Order: sequence, then C-alpha cells, then structure tokens
Amino acid sequence: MSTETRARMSADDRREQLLRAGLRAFSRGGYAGTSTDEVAREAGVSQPYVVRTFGSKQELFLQVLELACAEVRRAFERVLADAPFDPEEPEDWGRLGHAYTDLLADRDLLMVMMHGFAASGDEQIAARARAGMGAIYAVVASTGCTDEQAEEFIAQGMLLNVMLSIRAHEHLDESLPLAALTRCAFGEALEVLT
Amino acid sequence: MSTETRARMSADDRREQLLRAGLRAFSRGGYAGTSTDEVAREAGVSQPYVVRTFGSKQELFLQVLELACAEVRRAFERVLADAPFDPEEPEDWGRLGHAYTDLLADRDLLMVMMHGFAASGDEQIAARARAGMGAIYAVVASTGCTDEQAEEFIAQGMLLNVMLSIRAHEHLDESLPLAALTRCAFGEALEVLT
DNA sequence: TTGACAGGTTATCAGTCGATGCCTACCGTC
DNA sequence: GACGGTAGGCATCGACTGATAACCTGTCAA
Repeated sequence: MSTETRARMSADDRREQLLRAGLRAFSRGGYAGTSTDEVAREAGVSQPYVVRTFGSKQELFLQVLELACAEVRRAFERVLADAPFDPEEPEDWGRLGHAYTDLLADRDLLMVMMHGFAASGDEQIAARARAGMGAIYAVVASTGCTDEQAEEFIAQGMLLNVMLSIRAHEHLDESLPLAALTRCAFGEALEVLT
Repeated sequence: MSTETRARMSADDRREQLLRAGLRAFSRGGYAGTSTDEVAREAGVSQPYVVRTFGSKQELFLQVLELACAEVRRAFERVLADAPFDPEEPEDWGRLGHAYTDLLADRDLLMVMMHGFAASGDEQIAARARAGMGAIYAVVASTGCTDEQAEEFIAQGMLLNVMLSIRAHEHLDESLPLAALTRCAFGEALEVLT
C-alpha cells in the first residue's frame, strides 16, 4: 500500500530504537512533559505501539533513564580500561573529566539524567536514579581513590550538568558572574561545547 | 452562604500565599507534572483564580522559581552580613555550607530549583534559572574568594541537590557505593536531614 | 497452501488540564 | 444606603494524553 515499504524490525531492534527515540524526546520535555506520542513520532511508529512495547509510559522512562546512566558508567569504565589510573595524578582525573564532557556534548544523556533526578517525586524513578548514580560512583571509587576525591569529581560533574541544562555556556555575555562560573567550571572544555 | 466566612485577602497577601502554595506543589511534580488545580487546592482557592492571578501557569512557575533562588541567595547574604568572611578560613566556608544544608531541610526550595534546571527546555524557564544561579554565585564571589573556590563551593551544593532529590540520604542501606558518596557529601549534616 | 505468530496500525475512550467568561459577594466611600 | 471596584467562585470548553481493543499483514514452518 504505502510507497515506502515500512521496515519490519525484530522486537529487540525496535525496542532499542524506541529507547533512543525516548532519550531524545524525554531529553526535551522530561517525564511528565513528554507525551508518548512525541516519542512515537520521533521513532516513526504509532503511539499505541510505544505504550504497548513497554507496558506503560513510566516503564519506558525508567528504561531510558537506565540507558543514560549506563552510558555514562561505560564511558568511565572505558577510560579506566584504556590505561592505568593513578588517583594522585591530576592528568588521569583530567582524562576522566574529558570523557564526561565528551559525553555531555550531545545533551540528551545529560537532560534525561537531570529529568530523572528532578522527577524523583515518583519513587520508582528515584530508585532507578539512585541505582544509576550508585553504579557511576562505584566505577569512580574503583580507581582506589579516597572517598573525598571521588566525591569532588562527582560534584564537579553535577555542576557541569546544571550549567549545561540551563545553557549557561550559550549565554556568556548576559551575566558576568554566571559567565565566570561557567568558564571556571568548564575550563578548556568550553570551546568543545559551543 | 457558607458557614465559614471565606477570608478575603488583599491581592498582595493572596499572591504571596499562592507563591508559597506553588512552591510546595511544584516541588512535588515539577512544572509539567503539576496542575494548576493542585496549586489551587494547596492554597484553598479555586483553580481558575490561580491561573488568572498570574496570567498563566508558566508565569506562576517562573515567579516560584525566582522565589526559591532568592531565598537561597538571601540565606548566603545573611551569613556574610553576620560576621566577616575569610576565604582562607575553612570554618567560614563551613558556615556558608551550613546555611545551605539548613535551607535544604524543607526540600521545597531544593526541588523547585532542580525542576527549574530540568525544565530548561523552555527558554523562559532557563533564563530565570540562569538569573537565579548567577545571583547566587555573585554573592559567593563577593567574599573575595577565587573563582575556583567559589566554583568548588557551588559544585558541592549541586551534588547535595542531586543527592537529596533522589533521596539518597533515606536509603543508606541499599547501595554501599551511594551510601559512601552520601556520607562524604553531607558530612556531619547527615543527621540533621534524616 | 495454509495457518499461526509477531510486528504494527487505526479507531476510540475516559480522564485531565489550562484557560476564559460570567456571575456573586464583600468593602470602602461619598 | 447606594455604588463601584475588587476578591473570588462556578460552569464550561477545547485540546491533549495514556491506555485498550480490534484489526491488519508479512514471514516462515509444516
């Protein structure tokens, strides 16, 4: 019937595609602010299909959030696998930080994490967010650094999250104080993101 | 008609009350996830009245977000006004941090800020969030500390925001890594919050 | 050839939401 | 004591949303 044959996918491939579509869609509007129809359009399928594939909108969001956290975690794991890591070596922390700023460049992962944190009024979402953060912290802690060093690193990451989510890096000329904070937080990574 | 005479308020008093109600309501569900009807019930007035008082739901949220940011800013200003501040004195930073953890105890300010950050897909909300963050940073920077010191302080604050929003402090027994991060982030403030 | 399963759609619904219009009741003032 | 302005409610609307049900269709085994 349709001129372009609708590509039939295996359920697994389709699920993967829907998760990616959900990542992009939820990134913009968050859990409550994004309709399942937007996710469907993003993926090029019908809205009921999205809902049925995951059972509910909530379950879809939970899996998208998990995907985002896992992506961050894997990026860190890759850095640690690439070369030995010395917690007392600032350059090694730089490699880890660089992996994170690279990840934040596409914005979708970042925003889904932020929405996950914020939407933690829903206990199920909160639980998934805790699991994700715990796993990420565990990887950082596995370097053998002190708790304080790991905490400091994560804290810097959370600041980057916030600054990027409010698009501080795109408005450096509006507020001098905020611009100073932005420059200090991003350092030389600022050019990459703009 | 009604047995209990409905207290008529001046428009200013009512506006103030609605902002407080909005703070509590939006704290739970965020911008998209909270109906104007919930705000109305929280304040004990009718839904249309809430909308008409602020013109739109968005304008209400913007003002609530501004209120939350201003409250944080004022808390810092109070600390700096109370006693001289030496950026090289860890105890002075402790006073500032203590003011923040005290503020976070009621959760509403915190969550509204997080929702404001996350809802920054809406450019107007993003702008208001940038203004709020800029003002808060300006107060911290006014101590004469270095940009790095201020950035470090704000970063710690953002981590506290995230940990509290996902209720990490209420689930210390579930995930060892997350518990370690929580304890390290909150330090002795942990008891106050639980 | 047939049939059954899996991928996917269309139609539809019951509920919710933000907003608007119109009405009422209270209060100060002349 | 009439009157006008303002606080605030009530009814209602049109748009949207998540979910369900029923149906269609390509593919592969027997």
